[in-house]
Amino acid sequence: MNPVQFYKCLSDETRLRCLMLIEHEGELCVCELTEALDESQPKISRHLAQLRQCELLIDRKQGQWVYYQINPSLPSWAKSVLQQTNDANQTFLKENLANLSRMGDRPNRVATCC
Amino acid sequence: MNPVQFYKCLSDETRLRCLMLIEHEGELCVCELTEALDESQPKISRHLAQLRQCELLIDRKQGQWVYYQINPSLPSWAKSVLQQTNDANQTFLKENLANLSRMGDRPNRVATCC
DNA sequence: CTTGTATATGCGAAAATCCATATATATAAT
DNA sequence: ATTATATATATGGATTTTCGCATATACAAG
Repeated sequence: MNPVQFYKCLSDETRLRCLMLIEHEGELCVCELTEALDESQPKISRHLAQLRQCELLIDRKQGQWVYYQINPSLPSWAKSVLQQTNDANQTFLKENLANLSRMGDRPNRVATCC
Repeated sequence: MNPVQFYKCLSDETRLRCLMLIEHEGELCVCELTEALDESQPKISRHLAQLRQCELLIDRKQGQWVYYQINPSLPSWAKSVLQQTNDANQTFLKENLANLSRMGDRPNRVATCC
């Protein structure tokens, strides 16, 4: 993982909020992020695609939803950076988390295995 | 320290290398960074100015030289991110450190106090 | 098969970023 | 004072990034 490329991914507000929310929640789908950030679906989708292409995120499809999570095989320094950023900046996410919890009809997750 | 602004600072190769070299060496002046990165003086100077304006770096003037160091009053999560990035990516700096040590006539530092 | 929901992508415009070059300022040395 | 070195900044242009909008794809439900 090239550190420049890594930080380019974190340098856009939409992408950083998505990453932090996913870090916080473990897993989120596009429509949940769209609601949490109050941004257009194509905008969110495009940024997620970029994060996936750079291998910061992985996705899994479940029915009509696509869930994104932090790539577990990220180098540990990168995982640690994401964690610390998240831990120390909860107020940054305040409104996004409120939007998320206020969201009705969140998709029901099915256990990944078994 | 807004995390987006912080990561914007790290998202440019020249700026990231400067930050990491300064983190590694404790303090460096513009001409040392120019040599280490093998880039033009105005280019280095401008990026340093940006890092100073965002308060990631502080500078001190000593004679004709201007020395830059990591701002000690950065929030601890930000300091920690810089440290970890540096610790885990030494090969990224290999050539820059070689250029630096190969540099003849590096300015003599005078102790900041006493 | 048709409709509705979720997600992805193509494309041109707008905005932001980055750079090379020239030049200004400040200090040091002679 | 003149010259040399170190650093900063102004300017215009090139490149990159981001976005809005339209549209395509995929799946689910009826």
